[in-house]
Amino acid sequence: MQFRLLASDTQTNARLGEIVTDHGTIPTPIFMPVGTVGSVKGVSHRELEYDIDAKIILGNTYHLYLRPGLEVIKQAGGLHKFSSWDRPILTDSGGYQVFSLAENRKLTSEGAHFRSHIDGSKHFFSPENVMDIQRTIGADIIMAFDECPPGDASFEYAKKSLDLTERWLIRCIDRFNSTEPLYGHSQAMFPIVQGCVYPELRKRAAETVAALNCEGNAIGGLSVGEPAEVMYEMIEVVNAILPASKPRYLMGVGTPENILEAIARGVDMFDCVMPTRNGRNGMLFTSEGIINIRNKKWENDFSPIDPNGTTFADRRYSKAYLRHLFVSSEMLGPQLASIHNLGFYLWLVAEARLQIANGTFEEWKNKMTKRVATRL
RNA sequence: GGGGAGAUACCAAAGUGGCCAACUGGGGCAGACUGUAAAUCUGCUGGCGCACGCCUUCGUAGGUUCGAAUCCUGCUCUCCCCA
Repeated sequence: MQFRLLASDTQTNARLGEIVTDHGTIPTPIFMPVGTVGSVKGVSHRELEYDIDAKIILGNTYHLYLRPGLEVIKQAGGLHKFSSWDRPILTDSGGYQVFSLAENRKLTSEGAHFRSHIDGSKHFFSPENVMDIQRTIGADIIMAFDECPPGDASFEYAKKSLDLTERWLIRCIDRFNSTEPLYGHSQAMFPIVQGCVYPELRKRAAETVAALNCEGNAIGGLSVGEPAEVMYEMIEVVNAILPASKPRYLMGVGTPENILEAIARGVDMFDCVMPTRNGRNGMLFTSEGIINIRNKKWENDFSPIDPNGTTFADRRYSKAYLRHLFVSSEMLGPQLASIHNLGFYLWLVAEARLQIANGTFEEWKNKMTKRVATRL
């Protein structure tokens, strides 16, 4: 993997770049649709490629390890072949599941003991086997195994958690460096900066990560309950330390507004379940604002879902029709909403790139952050 | 013509003297969702104030009772069975 920094905004810390992988080049800033189990829920690969033009998608180590399991993925020749996706893939390490499945796991310095959410069976994740699993899945970019503490964690807990994450990180790197990719394409491993909402911890974590000189770096443990302003402050603290020559990935973020604010602070990569999950639940993100398509006000609105939208769904179908699909519990509704939202997110970052290249990013961003957060 | 059953809020359907402004489901209306245990979850759904409360509801008109959706009488309507 290679990162090229093509331009830096003069008024903000926004950057324009590209990540070159063996499965293709990813322009940055970029949004990466989440396909946890090897599927972006409700959206076909054809739509991801031709309508949404996703440059890279995510998979999840924890979910794929449990099902279909490593044997099937290995036999298939890796996740790219198994899922018939020839563009880049990034896998999350399962660190987030340490957080979101907290009732079903026990942490030790060795790793995390889990119970499967599927059948209750017992499993163990360590920094080493998570690296091995991600070798087997075969994503272009893989993530270090970390602990993601909740947004309201105390300083004591946050510090202890960061200690653990940093010890795990060293082991991740050792294992990653002593193993080889399995399918003939190269893999990069990104470490993750933790530290909750405590600037001194974030600073220390960023310094640790920066010194490791990995191919890219991630910021985790944000948008887990803390106010957005605090998140922005943490991004500033961390990005002042992370090397400018490496891509910066803000994990799990976020709303269109969050993404624009983070781009302005020097973040290059994003992923979030919002466009798909909220889309399935009837929430549309558009360049004019946020729509709850189930609301009665759209009942007779026969205008396109999003006249400025980039996908076939946006101009072909009306709001009234999409509302009807949701109200009728037709599966096409959540599918179209997901396609629209992902199309919008990809449009948003593409437009941000354009504005950075034109030197007009800040003005555009200030206008857009207000608009995209408006409730229509 | 004879016999039987029933009328409860938008719909369906509980409730058969006080714990009933009325279970529950549907429908409707709104909200939540940020490295996906989510095509999921939550709230509201007689009126007014919208906390406490007050007012008007259980086909309809009367009656019994301290008190009625619940008991009695008349009326209206609906459904089922037999001719």
